[in-house]
Amino acid sequence: MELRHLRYFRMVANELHFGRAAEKLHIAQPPLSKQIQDLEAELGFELFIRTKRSVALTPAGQAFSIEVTQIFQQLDRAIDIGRKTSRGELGQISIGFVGSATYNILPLMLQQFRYQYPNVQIELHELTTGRQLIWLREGRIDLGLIRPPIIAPDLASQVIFQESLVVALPINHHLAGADFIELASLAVEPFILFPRELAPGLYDPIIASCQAAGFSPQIVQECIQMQTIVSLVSANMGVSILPESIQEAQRHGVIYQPIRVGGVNVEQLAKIAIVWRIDDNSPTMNRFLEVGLDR
Amino acid sequence: MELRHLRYFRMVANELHFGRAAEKLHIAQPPLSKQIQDLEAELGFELFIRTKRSVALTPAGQAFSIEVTQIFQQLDRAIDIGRKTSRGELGQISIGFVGSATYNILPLMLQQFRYQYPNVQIELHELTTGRQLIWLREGRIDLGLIRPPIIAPDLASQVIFQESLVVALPINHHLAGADFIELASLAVEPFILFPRELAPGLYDPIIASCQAAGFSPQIVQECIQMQTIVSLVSANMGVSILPESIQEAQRHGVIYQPIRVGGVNVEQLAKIAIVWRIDDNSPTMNRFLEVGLDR
DNA sequence: TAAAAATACTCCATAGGTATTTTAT
DNA sequence: ATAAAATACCTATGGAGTATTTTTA
Repeated sequence: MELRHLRYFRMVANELHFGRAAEKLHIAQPPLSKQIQDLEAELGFELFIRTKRSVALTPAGQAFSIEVTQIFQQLDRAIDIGRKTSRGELGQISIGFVGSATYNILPLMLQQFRYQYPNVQIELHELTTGRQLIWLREGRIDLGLIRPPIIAPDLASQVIFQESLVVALPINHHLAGADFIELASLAVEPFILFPRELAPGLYDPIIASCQAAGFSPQIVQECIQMQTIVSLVSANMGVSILPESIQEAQRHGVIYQPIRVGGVNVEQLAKIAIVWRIDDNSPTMNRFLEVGLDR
Repeated sequence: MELRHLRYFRMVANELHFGRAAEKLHIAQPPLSKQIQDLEAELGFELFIRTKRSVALTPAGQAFSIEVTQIFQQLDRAIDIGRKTSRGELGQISIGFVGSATYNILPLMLQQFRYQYPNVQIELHELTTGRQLIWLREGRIDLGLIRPPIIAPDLASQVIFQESLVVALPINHHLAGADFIELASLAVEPFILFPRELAPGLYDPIIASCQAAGFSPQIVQECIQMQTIVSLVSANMGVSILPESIQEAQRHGVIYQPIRVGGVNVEQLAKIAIVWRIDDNSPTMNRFLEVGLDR
């Protein structure tokens, strides 16, 4: 059996007239009769009652007709779903992100993508930069939002967001009232930072800035969560240096100040990059990249 | 597009290997490659990623594969429903019946039919013999259970049940204690009967029996429902002659007695026949006839 | 008698086969 | 070097056309 048989059957069932049906199908009447006969032979039951002067569906033909209609609907559906999926308009994408990305680009990116591709399922995983690279290679995520730099020949990446660092001070700190902080003035302060392995791409510029200001920061506490660092600062445990977007998460008892080294603003050191498998060209991933890189 | 394309696609999607898939399909590899290419060209999107050494489904191919599976399920379903319908195992049948048939064959027949063909929808209509013939011709019912005889060239019929007539007497009637009733002894009794047009095939034998016994019954009341006749008998309004199966509907205050005319039992005068359109050979109707006539 | 489906046959488009090439590992 | 898909080309099945017959209303 081929779809041809079903197409022909459907037309004859609609017209109840082999001649007219053949005409609408743009074929001659005899081959149409033949095909319907072949179909009936294969099915093992009669579809039509032909009385030379009139054609009628048998009860089995009627029942079959209803089901055949569904077959063609299902076929249309299959083609539609396939095409949408091929365009990236339908499917799923799994995205990893560093926690701090939730304060800056992640929400906007997701919003834009969902608006353009409402039928793509998004799966989100908060992961460190390092784990994202592992998950990417394992195929557990399709895209990562990480703290660059990374060096990996099998992965492609592009910086999509950069921001300045700020100093976080307790509100009663003696420098809290200034318009900016000369980094050297923090030389003797206790520092609260995140572990280097969590985001070396962010950690190293912070340390390098301190070195440029002539000191090595005295780290009294390491915290995995940036939120926790802010909490400890507000509790007077020390000061910290963080990406400026952390200010989005308002917190009493903490003041943020721009950083200067030798009178010059320290800018754009905190970066977020999007990473993906260089050989991955899945449609949803490409659509997300289009949205994600367009800024 | 033909089912062939979808069958081939499904096999390649399962095997992820053109050579093996071709082998299982009992065709050579090059035509298989060609057909898949044709399918992709018609669909307008790629189904497979071929890297010479390995074949993988694209996301669109995966989505399409799931939908194609459904198409074949729907096709199997269509064939199954068609075949069952052609055998009369699936479908619907509309049946007319005279009210008195509910006391004898109708319940058993329905039970037997439902047991053998549980997937056939049965529609029941209580109608007089006359209306059943009209409804049959109008196609509103497919089968009738009527009181014969009927003469109609477009309808076929067969008697499927016959029973004797009995006299219905009030319990305090002076003949109520007898083992049988000699019909002549009811010559002066008031009779309660149904209107002749309701079931002439039953009415006429009753009147003929009375004539044979030497009298014309004095009909004091006509009722459409047999139940009502029995009620009136119990209320001492008169006597009646009814099919013996009326005894199934137990009623206080009424006694039933066999009829004799000149010392001979009067038997098998109440008949029920099954009627159908002579040109109707719908499968469900034929299956019902097989069950209905098999007694 | 006429309308419409079936039959008989002919033809050619294309599904499928064979031989070979290409390509990635 | 080898496995596997693509390409090139050929064959032949069967889908579709034309002419005709059959059937019944």
